[in-house]
Amino acid sequence: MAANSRLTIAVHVLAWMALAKRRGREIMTSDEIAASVATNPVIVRRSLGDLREAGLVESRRGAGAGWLLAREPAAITLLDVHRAIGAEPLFALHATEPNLDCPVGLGIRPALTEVYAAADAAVARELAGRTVADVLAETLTHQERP
Amino acid sequence: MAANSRLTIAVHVLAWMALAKRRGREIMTSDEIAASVATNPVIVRRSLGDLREAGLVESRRGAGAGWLLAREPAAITLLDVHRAIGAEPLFALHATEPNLDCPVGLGIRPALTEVYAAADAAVARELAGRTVADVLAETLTHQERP
DNA sequence: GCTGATCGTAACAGAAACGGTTACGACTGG
DNA sequence: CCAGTCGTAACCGTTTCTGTTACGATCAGC
Repeated sequence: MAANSRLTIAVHVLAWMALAKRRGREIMTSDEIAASVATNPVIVRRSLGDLREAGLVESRRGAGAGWLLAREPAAITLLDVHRAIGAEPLFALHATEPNLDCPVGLGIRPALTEVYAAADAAVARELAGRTVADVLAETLTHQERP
Repeated sequence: MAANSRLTIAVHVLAWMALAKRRGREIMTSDEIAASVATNPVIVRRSLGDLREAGLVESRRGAGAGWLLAREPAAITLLDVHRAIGAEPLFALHATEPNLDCPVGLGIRPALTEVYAAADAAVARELAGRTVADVLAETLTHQERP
């Protein structure tokens, strides 16, 4: 499977908004944000739409519109972001139902469900320990051009 | 993104082989295994091929051929299986390179790489704590038909 | 009001991945 | 020799992902 980059995009967007806010630009348009991520503004708006539903950002419409953070960057964990963009399980069960006449086919799904839930929880704990502010700070320590 | 079911298939295959071995059937064909997983034998052979490269199973060719476990089920962790089938990172970085003229675009990839590595390691720790024998035992406790 | 900037969202497209299927040559115990 | 099985390539339909275009909805400021 190729993992998707939505968490990366969302965190990038939030980190950039956090830096801009610190520089006095509280409201940003999706075009401005897209310029940093180097993607299409619609991609950014889709991502921001998810973040807004989760209460992490707000949007303003009409003239002078744009997006702004709804919380301090230090109060947004990566787990908040992960959930906001619709976290999916790490591992999938069988694409088609296994043979229930076999004892393994019958019992393995509940057994694996437990294991996968534990793995999901481990990732959640890891993401819960970092905030957008942490990522921004770490980002600013890597400023050497390749 | 929808996660794939390869870990599920591989663990199912190994658990079934472990149970069959305990019942005296040490060598199994991909057809027999596929009947339990309820999928195509080629899917099973692809999975078993990965497991063989990792040294978890062996294959015999010719007449009376088939597959057998190369290690005791209690000596195969789910992390072994996860790595055998080609573990991929949980989260992807940007699909296209971000704007390196923006401080966030420049520094966020190394920052997120660290975070994602920590998340991968957390999953690895979780999977390392369970063996195929554990999963089989847990599977056999779930034998009520739905 | 009007206007222009921006959001919000649907529709679409190309690429890749996934599970599945068919086919067929390679191998080997009996 | 030969029947049974592995090993693997080729192909298919579906889904997902990223990206693009398009266009109506909204509204601050004039």
